[in-house]
Amino acid sequence: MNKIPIIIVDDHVLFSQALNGLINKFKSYKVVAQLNNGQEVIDYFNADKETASIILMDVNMPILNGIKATEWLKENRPEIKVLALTMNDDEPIILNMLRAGACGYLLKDIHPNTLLEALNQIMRLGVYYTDDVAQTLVKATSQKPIELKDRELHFLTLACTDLTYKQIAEKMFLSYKTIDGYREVVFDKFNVSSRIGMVLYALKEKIVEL
Amino acid sequence: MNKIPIIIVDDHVLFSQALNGLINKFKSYKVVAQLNNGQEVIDYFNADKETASIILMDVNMPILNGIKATEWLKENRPEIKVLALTMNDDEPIILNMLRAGACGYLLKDIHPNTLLEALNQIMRLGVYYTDDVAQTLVKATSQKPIELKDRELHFLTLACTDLTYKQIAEKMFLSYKTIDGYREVVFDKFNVSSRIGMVLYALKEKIVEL
DNA sequence: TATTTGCAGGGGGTATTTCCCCTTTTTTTA
DNA sequence: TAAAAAAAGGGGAAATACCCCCTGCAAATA
Repeated sequence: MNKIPIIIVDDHVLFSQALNGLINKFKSYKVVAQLNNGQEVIDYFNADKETASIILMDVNMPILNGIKATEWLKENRPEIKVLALTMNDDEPIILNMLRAGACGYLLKDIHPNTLLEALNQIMRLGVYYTDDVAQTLVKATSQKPIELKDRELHFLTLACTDLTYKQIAEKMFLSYKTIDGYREVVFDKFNVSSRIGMVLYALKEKIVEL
Repeated sequence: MNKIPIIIVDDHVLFSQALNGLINKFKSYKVVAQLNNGQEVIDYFNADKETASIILMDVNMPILNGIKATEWLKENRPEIKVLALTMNDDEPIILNMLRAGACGYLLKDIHPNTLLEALNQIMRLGVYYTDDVAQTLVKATSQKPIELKDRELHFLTLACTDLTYKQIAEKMFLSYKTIDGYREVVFDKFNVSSRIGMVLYALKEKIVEL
């Protein structure tokens, strides 16, 4: 019986090794590679090395994060199932990961048995959702996703700073009035009515990092 | 040769098991208990079970976090060395953990060898500081810690909200002018000159949670 | 080709924030 | 117990933020 190949992508060596040991104890699975960040995933597949059926993907990684790496995989290796693994159960992060193409989402505080279950279910059904994630999905799909244009995002990033709008205008080489326009648009999209509200929303939804 | 006893406190079963396996491979150390949160630490010692020389303590845990558990240990079992373990290298968290009495601070993305080194150094010198942590300490001690009074903290918490100052005044049953006074004081303490700056500072320093 | 859509910018007004100056009362502390 | 500091409140003004309605232009699209 040939084992199902798995790749682990995580920058935490200790955790990564633990996973490795655990999975290799499972009868039907084996780890074929252990990578440290998203960039290594791209390099790995560009070098045409042994592929895998499932990739266990951390979300927070240096150089290239799990979301970008998953997007790349959807483009270039759509047959590979990506199972997201993360410490925090932040709604926006779960959503971003699922939007990027992950077929499931596991918190790192799971029990070993749960991992095996998840792997089996992915091989059987193609997806694995815990109740938590399912709930998040329902909540999120009921409300339309907020899309920001490049300029708006740039403005928002600068607005999450102690610069005044006038100074932001100068930084972006735009008139104050144009910035005022962006402000209005973002206010509308976020459904807020103050700069503080806008900034807090952006931080909560992880649109801008602190 | 009798091995040095270690207790692991972490709510992440997978990680905890990995640590356990790793440490038991070290010649001079053995894991005597594996606990899931701070409350279990207190219960464990209250039940008078086998003690340890070193406790590897996660910071973020449910029920009772690593900071509170470390404070309890300093009070009740001051002879035990606590080595903090965490995912994030947030300065304020490192500081809080060291203030609580941890004798060292390790990021979870360390290499196994680093862990052994840390354990050895703690047994030899009583402390283990990486360069990162040492730098943080220097930075933190060189700048006076910012102390907020109860009312100021309450004001600040409400300021990290889309309420206007006038609405904050109403919520706190104070005049707008009094709030304006708090604003000025907090601005001074944080060395900022706008509400946005104040809020961002409070979030960065984890004075207020998002 | 006519129309919509997106982007940059403007006029003008109100509300809020920021920053000075100040008084009174209570609480701390020397 | 007298002096100092902290807490609460205020006047007034300038800067900034917020809001609505409007123009011109270019690219996309119908």
